[in-house]
Amino acid sequence: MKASLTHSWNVTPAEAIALQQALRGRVILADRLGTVRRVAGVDVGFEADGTVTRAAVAVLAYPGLELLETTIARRPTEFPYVPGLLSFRELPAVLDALTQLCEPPDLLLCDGQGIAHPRRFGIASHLGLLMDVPSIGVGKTRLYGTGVEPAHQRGQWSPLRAHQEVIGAIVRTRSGVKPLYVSSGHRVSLETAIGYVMGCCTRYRLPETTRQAHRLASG
DNA sequence: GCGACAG
DNA sequence: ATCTTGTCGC
Repeated sequence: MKASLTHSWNVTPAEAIALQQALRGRVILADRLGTVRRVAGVDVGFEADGTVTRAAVAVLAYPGLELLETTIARRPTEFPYVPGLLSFRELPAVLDALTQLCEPPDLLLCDGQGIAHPRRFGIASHLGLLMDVPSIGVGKTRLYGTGVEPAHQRGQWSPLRAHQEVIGAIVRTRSGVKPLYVSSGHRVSLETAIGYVMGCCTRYRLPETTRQAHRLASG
């Protein structure tokens, strides 16, 4: 039987860090996914001067990328933005939006990092673990780790490292445009993650999943 | 002690 | 994240 992973969101920053340390060992970095037919993009926006968090999910068909389903959820914002603790601010609303889906997705693409995080437990890892769904972190900027710029051609990438370990990849999703920071969230290897991110990127820097979710979260 | 710091 | 017009480059 699968152990329950639910926990309280009513925590202090110090307690949040302790929770990340307690859960990080459960993250699976090997490929444990089936056929991917439904890819979900997740994004968050804020309303009413930041007092309300709005989460949006856009499910696209894979590999065709047709829009299949969308959900939106609103919750009072209860946790501040603290680098390294983003999931405690955004996931409560995201979970509400995800549970509204008619059918669970086969893969999640999150705004923000997976294991490319100081405690290897970014928002994508946290969400993938809680939902028990394969997940990938897709950040627009770097949070943790070092790496060189990949060649300027679409599809080129370079490793993102921390303490001699490869924790992610700096990926050129579009020629001549600023690269993205991709990392395993849960149940997806880095190589597989890069493949799905590229598979979701057509003519823009960001994956279509993220673009659709962003349109809903802040439109 | 001084920077860095997802969204 | 969010506040916001024009502007440089392909």
